[in-house]
Amino acid sequence: MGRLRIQSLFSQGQAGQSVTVCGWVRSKRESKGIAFIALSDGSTQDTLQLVIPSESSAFHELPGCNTGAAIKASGIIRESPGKGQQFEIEVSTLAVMGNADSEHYPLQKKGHSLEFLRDIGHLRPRTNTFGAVLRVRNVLSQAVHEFFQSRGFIWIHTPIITSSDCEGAGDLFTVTSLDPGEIKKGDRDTFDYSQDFFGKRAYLTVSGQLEAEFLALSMGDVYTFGPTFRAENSNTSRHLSEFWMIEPEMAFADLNDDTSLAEQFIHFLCKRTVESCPDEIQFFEKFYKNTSIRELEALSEKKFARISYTEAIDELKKSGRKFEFPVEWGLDLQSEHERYLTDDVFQGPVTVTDYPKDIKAFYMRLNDDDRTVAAMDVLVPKIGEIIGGSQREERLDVLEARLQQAGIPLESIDWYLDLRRFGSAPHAGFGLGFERFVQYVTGMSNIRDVIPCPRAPHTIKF
RNA sequence: UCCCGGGUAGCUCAGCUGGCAGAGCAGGUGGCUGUUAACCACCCUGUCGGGGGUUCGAAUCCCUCCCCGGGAGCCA
Repeated sequence: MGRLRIQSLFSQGQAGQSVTVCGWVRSKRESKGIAFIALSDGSTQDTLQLVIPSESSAFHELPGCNTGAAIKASGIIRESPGKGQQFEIEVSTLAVMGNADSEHYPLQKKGHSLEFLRDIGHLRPRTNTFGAVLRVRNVLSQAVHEFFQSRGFIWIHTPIITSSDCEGAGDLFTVTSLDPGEIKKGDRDTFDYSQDFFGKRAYLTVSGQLEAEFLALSMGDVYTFGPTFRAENSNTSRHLSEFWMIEPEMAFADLNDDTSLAEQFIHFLCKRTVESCPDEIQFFEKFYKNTSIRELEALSEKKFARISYTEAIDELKKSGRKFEFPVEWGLDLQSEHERYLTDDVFQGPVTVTDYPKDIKAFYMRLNDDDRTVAAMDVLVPKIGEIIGGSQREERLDVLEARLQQAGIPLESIDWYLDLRRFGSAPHAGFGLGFERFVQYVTGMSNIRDVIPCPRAPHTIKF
């Protein structure tokens, strides 16, 4: 159709140039002698102002140009005499491609609540909020690859359907080709899956980590970036049943290397956002006030505070604060504790390391004190845990002992132990919840608003 | 899953201790020569979430179910 994207028009267009643009009407303002249309095509935060003088034949098409209508307009780029935009189009021809009956089109030229927009998931990308979110999401996705590729990491694809259930990362979605009636309710754990498609019980992955480990122990530095599934009945503003996770895994690396990588990674992503999405961030700053360019710029450089779990407990104890949950060495940090550390003590991201072994997964490397493991969580204000990582246990005997303590049969994970039998090496990695990061950068308070089609309990319509 | 708070017009919400269902915005019509979520005037809009109960009478009180939001837990 030879259309020019609005983004290209604003970045490369010149006054006097004759162009054709297509998009969806955001608003229309008419008077007797002149009409204006704010047009959006998803390519940029700004709308394009179409100017239709009454003497133009295009003026007759205006009745069809309601909010939401898809239209095509041709005309000349002009320097705009009005405030609010550099360029506008003086329209000569206008065609309505798809009308949007204004009595029934749900999006109005006024603000809508995010809750309402969640009910019209198929139309909400047409709002400036979701357009901004999706463009930031795109830039961040690309930046993830840029970061790792520029450091020599190899992008690997770990399976979505897996048989490993021993990570203990909560409830899993079972994958089966059997008739639902064949596995009776309550029988799922004892059912004989040998007749099932894979001949074994299969799940949607909760993490690509175990597979990433064997790929790191052959390829060196690797990362995954793919969907992850959790069947937990979590109803919060920061949990999804289907989300995207980034999991780097490095051979010949320790916890220190891991925390440095995590910090550099977040720095890089913040920097890219500021560079590539200034308009979007400004928009969030103005309308939601939970983020700002200045904050992100600071985050792209600022060293993260780093404390051990033991120090964190001390910090919480001496705070004199009344917490709802007890603060005691050996108990996990609760949301309120994490929030105190990020919002009050450090006022920024904090990396907490070396947690008690009993509250962390079996694969985390046991420290010399024999009571903590080489784990690290990156906590950020408002959202909490955004990264969870560790140095992995590379010593066969220690790992076997940990598995036994956790009650995981060794033979169920024999291949994982093989990695410690043959050419074992220190290695470390972490997982970053992509949507949580998009939340963090955009300041969107609900995770369901940073993914086009959120999956959560009872939420799968779109 | 637990604890709170909600569900009233297309949207956001008011409707106090039971007594004729309202406002703003959106939409429609008309007006206006440059507007920026335009402005001005007029007009339209209802299964008060579903079911049951109390009552002469229920949006309002009680029971129950469903859904949504916030917080918590699980985690990324």
